[in-house]
Amino acid sequence: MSIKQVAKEAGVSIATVSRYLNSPEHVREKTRLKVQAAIEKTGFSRNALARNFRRGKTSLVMVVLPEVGDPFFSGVMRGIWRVARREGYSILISETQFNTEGFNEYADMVFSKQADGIILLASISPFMRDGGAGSSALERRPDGTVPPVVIGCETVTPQLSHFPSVRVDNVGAAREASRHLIGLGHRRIAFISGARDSLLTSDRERGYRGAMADAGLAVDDGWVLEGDLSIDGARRAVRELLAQRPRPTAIFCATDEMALGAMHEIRANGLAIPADISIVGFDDVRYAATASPPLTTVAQPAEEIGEHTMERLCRAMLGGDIGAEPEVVPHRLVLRSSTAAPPAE
Amino acid sequence: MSIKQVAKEAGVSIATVSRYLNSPEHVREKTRLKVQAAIEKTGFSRNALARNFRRGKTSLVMVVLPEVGDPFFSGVMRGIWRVARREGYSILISETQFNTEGFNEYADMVFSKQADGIILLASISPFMRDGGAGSSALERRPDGTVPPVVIGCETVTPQLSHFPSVRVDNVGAAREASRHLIGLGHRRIAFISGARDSLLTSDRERGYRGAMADAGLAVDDGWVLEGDLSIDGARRAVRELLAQRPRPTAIFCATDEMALGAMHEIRANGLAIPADISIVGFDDVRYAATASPPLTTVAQPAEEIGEHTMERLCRAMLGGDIGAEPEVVPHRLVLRSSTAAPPAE
DNA sequence: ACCTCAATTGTAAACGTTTACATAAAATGG
DNA sequence: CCATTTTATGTAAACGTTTACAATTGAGGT
Repeated sequence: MSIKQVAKEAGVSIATVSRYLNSPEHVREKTRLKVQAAIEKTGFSRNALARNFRRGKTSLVMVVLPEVGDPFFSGVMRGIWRVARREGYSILISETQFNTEGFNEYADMVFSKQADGIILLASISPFMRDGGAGSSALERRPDGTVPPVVIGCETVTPQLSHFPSVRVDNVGAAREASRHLIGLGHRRIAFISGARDSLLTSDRERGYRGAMADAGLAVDDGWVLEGDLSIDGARRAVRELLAQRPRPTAIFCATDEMALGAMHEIRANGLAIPADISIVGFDDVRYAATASPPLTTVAQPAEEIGEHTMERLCRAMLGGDIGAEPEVVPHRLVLRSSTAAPPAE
Repeated sequence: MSIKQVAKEAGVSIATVSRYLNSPEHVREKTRLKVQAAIEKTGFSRNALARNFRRGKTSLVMVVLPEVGDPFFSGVMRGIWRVARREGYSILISETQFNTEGFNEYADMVFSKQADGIILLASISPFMRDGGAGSSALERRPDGTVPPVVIGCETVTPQLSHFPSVRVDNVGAAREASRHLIGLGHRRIAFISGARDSLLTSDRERGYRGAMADAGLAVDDGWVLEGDLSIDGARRAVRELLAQRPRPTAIFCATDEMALGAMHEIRANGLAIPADISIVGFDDVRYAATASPPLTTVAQPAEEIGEHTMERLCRAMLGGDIGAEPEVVPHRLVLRSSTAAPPAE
């Protein structure tokens, strides 16, 4: 079962077996065959636990995401995945279930060698429930080391800005999407954001507000609602919006997930999309195209984001300095049929 | 950084520090405080690599699923997750991307101690690309041991029937769904299955054929198509179905994902659901309810499946014999508005 | 045949824990 | 206060690798 038995079986030393496994070119043809035979005979498989222990690496990367089922993150995962495979890493995942606390818990995973690096796809606060400011794992380390962490497609909270990120220009994209609605003639445009502390959507909200300001349109207090990043949250928000008089003629949702929920609620109230209300989403998940009507949204290159994030993390794990600048990847406004001119008043 | 330094700092032996970490109740209050102080002073965090190595466990469970973004599996994952957390396991995930080969690769992960156990949520063949029959990891082990594996919500291929599973009664549920359509008056009912070798959908196809036979209805060869488990696959299948004369009046899709694709394609061809064609799905993913019209489907208790699967795996990893019987959990036919009587001829 | 140098193999230490066993200290009972 | 039991701590081995270094072997040149 162990290298030792293989060595005995093959009549060589354990070092030779180890070399056979790690650098076969350094062992003579004849010995190689002996070892190979011994391995097959004993049914040996190299104990990864011992190996990783000895080498001091786990070959594991932790990916923290809000929810496994999210179709957008699924694309990002695929990108991460591809690079991880190529570079010999396996993926550990952790769902936050939209709980934003716990960065330290994750940082500790690399200090305690449960993972070599971390990719944060979720909003995570650097402070733990119990600890106050200053208890961040970043500052707590006596040696001042920082774990290899890359933040994918997520706005960076100030305390986490030591870390690099890979994302689209959320502000610009949201501004563009909002401008599209304004260009169609909408004046009363609502915005459904994520949870109160979701960093992801705050930039998008900024873009929305920017576009409104640019067009000289005031944003009514009741137009910006929290949708909780969920279908149900969006439906609740829409119910509030529909009760308003005059009612908004368009809704910009910070994620497609919420846009899908919003569309459902609007239909449930007997209104038509886009005749009565226009909807714009963000992410271009695969269900956006099959929705009825197909959803106008901002496409993010999910797989590319994943790939770049993982590539950057790999460099960090190798010990290289990868800086802390965000890498901005291109977005694209995808016009479909959920948007049209507002109804005549 | 290591237990050794903590021991020195605290003026105790390394064994005491270890005991402090693993069974604090076995160290005296006074020493406990000393050790605690030393740990805080040195910023020690226990090296999981060494720990796991010594204990011979990884505390990792590999979950193999076709695709991370699938909303149904996401529910299952949540259940797995919950139990894993409670039992102290982390989750490694592996996407098969619908590649059904490679069971051995996964089985090897537990033999090589990269994971303590495996949950298969995807169709996986026990034979590798290169090896022929008999090269299965199950038979290759000289000691005849079998890795702890549980198959969640997946029909078992004969070679994998050594392993337990947790799932709904796919045959019965599909039969019920088909009967619902027949009861509405449909006679020409098509079925969109998964990939050719997808075990997941073959039981559902069996149920569909059973219901048709029960009702004395013949199944036309052209009515059973492969949908590839994807939106696009389903759309292709629907295109074929719509070209038929007479055209089927109802389509039973083996998964909601495909049902969503089917609905989109039907609408794209100017037909109405359910007025022209009724649709039934399977899984009750969260997008089924928000679809337009809301989708009639078979609900599976996804989280429960995940929980039971993980619980069973835990027992297996503890060395207990958990048998190989499938555990059947209840399903529920959810009637929504994508089904109605067929159009008058 | 001898020397040199390179290629190959062996020896043994190390990685950071856990844990059986031995020892020391405290608690208990008379 | 001693004998005995219980509890707490220390010592050292072990887990299965990798790897620096030493030792051996083989080849090539003279």
